[in-house]
This record gives sequence, C-alpha cells and structure tokens, in this order.
Amino acid sequence: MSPARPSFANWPCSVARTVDIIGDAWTSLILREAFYGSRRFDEFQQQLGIARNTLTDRLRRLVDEGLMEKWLYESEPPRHEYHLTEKGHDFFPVLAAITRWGDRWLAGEEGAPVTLHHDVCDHDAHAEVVCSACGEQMRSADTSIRLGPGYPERLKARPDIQRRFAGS
Amino acid sequence: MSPARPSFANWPCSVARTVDIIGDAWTSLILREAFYGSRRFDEFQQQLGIARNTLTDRLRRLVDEGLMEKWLYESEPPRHEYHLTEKGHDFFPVLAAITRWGDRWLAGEEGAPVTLHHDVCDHDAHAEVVCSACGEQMRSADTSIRLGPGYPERLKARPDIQRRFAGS
DNA sequence: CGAGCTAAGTCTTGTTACGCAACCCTCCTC
DNA sequence: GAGGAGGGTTGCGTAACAAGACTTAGCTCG
Repeated sequence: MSPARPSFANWPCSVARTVDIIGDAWTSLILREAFYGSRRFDEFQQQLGIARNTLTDRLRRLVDEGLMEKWLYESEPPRHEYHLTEKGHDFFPVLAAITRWGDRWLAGEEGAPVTLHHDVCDHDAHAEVVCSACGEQMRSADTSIRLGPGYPERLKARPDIQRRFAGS
Repeated sequence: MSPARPSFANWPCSVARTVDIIGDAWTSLILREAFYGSRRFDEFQQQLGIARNTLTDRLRRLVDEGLMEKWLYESEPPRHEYHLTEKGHDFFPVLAAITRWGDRWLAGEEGAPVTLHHDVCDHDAHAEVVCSACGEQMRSADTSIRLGPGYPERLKARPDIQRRFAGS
C-alpha cells in the first residue's frame, strides 16, 4: 500500500523535520565529505564507496533542500561542483556533536580516529553542546520542553500532548 | 549481490560509526520520544505512528548497541519498559543540535514548534555547539581536522588521505 | 586517426529493507 | 466470556538500494 516511509516534513518537531532530510545512512556522510573539502561527483563517490545512482539521488535531494548548490565550472562538456550553502555550512555543529558522541562511545582503546582543531584558539578540541543562555552544558536531565510559537493550535488540546508539555 | 548498505561500523570516522547505528529515519525519533519520557512499546508506537515490526527492530538495535535497556517491570505476564542508558542519555546533545538547526532552517514564520528550557539557569534557550577549549562557537570555517590516535596506520600513507589531513 | 581517459551521470537488474495490516498469546477486568 | 492492554510476530507488497555496464562529450597521447 504505502511501503515508503511517511514524510516527517510537516510534523511539529524540528528533529522530525531534519530527519526527513538527512535521515538515511548516506546523507550525513556526504555532508561530512563536503566539510572535508570534496566538491566533485567522483570525489564523493570514491571517498565513500557509495553507489553512483544513490549518490546522484542524495546530491539532488541536498540541492533541492537548499543545503548544497550545483555549480557549473566548465560548460563544454558540462562539469559540476557541489558546494555547501549557508544552510549546509550551518549543519556542521550537528556533525561535530555526532563526532563527539562517536568519539566517546564508539572509539576503541586507541582513541578517536580524527580530532578537531579549532583554528580560532589554536587548540585541539571537541564540540560541546551548551545552553545559549548560561553557557553550561546541556544535559537531558537539566532540560525540559515547552510549547513553542509554531506549535499547531489544533494539537494543543489533546490529552497526550498536554501531558507531554506538563512540565512547564 | 549485496543490496544491503555496507556497514560503517569499522570506518575510521566517528560520524560513520554513529550513522551506522542511528542512520535511518526512525531511530532518532525513537530516542527523541525516550527523552520526552516514553518508556513502553505501545507508547512509542502510538506517538510516532511507526509500524510495530519496525519498532521492534529499532528497539532491539538500540538495546544491542547499549543506548537503551529493557527492564522487566512485571513478570506475569512479562511487561517491559525501555530506558535510556548513560550512553543513550549522552545522545541528547546531538538531538539538541539537530533541533537547533531545524528550528533555524525548517520552521516557518510561526517559529519553532517546541522550545527548550534549561532548568539549571531557568531560561528558555537553544543549544549551541562550542569549542571545548575556548568556548567560542564551532563553525566549519574555523575548524580543521587532524589525524587522531585511533586512525589506522595502514591508511596514513594513501595520497588522498595525506591530502585530506594536509592542513595540520 | 583511433585508443584510452576523465567527468558526471543514467540504465538495468536483482535483492533486501521497510511499512501495513492482521494475527497471536497471556493476563486482567467487567 | 467479552473485551482490552501489552508486547510482540507473520505475511505480503513496494520501493530503496547496490553493482556494474553503458552513455556522452571533450581531451590527450602516440
């Protein structure tokens, strides 16, 4: 009937909406490659070992969603480069947070395979996720959720929703 | 021949290793639900509208990977609750970073559907990803990558790898 | 002048992962 | 003894995915 996963794009949840775009195995890795400096189709393909048709599909989606732009750098024959947009560049903190989690929980005794260097302060460092108000680390235990301005009116009355946001 | 996506679990990259676990549409949403307080199978199922067999599969994977634990809270008949482990709780910053990106780039004019409240400082706030050394925001343009202690020796000699890490 | 190479895909084919709905089992309550 | 909650499993169909061959168009080497 509808074997394809339903779209999350209109859910009242930024996690769902984001996952709707990057919620597959390859897309995050393509973005990582882009942050590493890859620009060309074959470069992505060789570095990741992704099937070419899958790469075509993912790049098209990233372009459609505005995270990347396709630049023509030569017209006869047409040759393209894929560049991150501002929206795409702004995804870096997410990958940095993922890297931090993976370094901590999935690296063996050898330690992290790759480390980050913050050029501004010239230190090897890792990403930390902090509260924008006080700068302290944001942990789940210290954080609660509240209804935002964009929450749909018609859902607010539902008892399960009420319960969910009761902690305000 | 091998239509299934290859495993990223042994790639020398924490993003790849993490995506190997959570790199599908549902897993991140299940974790979000867990942070919202869901514990039971039917609770996850109803809140997300996920197919039951898919949920079974994802919960099993999360348990196998150590992000959740299955607790027996009643033995006749057996009833279970799924609880986040420390490893699972530590994933919250990733979801907070994703939420921040989604709030900024995917919310309409109405604004974010859900806002975070940091109970420690008692402010509505959002997540910020900062450098662990200097506390400044971590942007892709200010950050470079270096070989970490866990990077496999045999790969270091490859010219494409050398080029990738040349910026140190 | 033809062979081969590069870039960026497209096409074909086959398998598998995923979603849906229906069903199952056990205990509990009315 | 009917119905409901809890926690799944089974069967079925579709669509996502991977592999690899093919395409087009120009350039280069001999």
